[in-house]
Amino acid sequence: MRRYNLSNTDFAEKVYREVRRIKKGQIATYKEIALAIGKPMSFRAVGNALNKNASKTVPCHRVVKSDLSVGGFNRGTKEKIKRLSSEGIRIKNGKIVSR
DNA sequence: AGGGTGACCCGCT
DNA sequence: CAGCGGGCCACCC
Repeated sequence: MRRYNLSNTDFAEKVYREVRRIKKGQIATYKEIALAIGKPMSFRAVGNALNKNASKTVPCHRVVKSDLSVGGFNRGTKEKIKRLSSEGIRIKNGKIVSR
């Protein structure tokens, strides 16, 4: 399957804008982002935007699932966990222990 | 215009 | 408590 650039779309822009707001050591869920951009039911597409783009100007590693499990990551789940750990976020068995 | 994909979510079994 | 199924959305061919 091919990856496409969604970074040019208005939707993705909104998503990135919100994700950039997340401060170091903090996390947000896909659903929260969707809600923040005014589309509570677009959590699916939110994950898409992050996956397709994976910009480094956006801390996509701070975005996790609603149940606080790590979720996916383009560069590998391990990397995601590493980064989160580096920011002081504790992860237990693939799940976020504390915000 | 229709079908297929994906870093998801929720409820029911 | 874990697993399955159905339902959302945006985007590409």
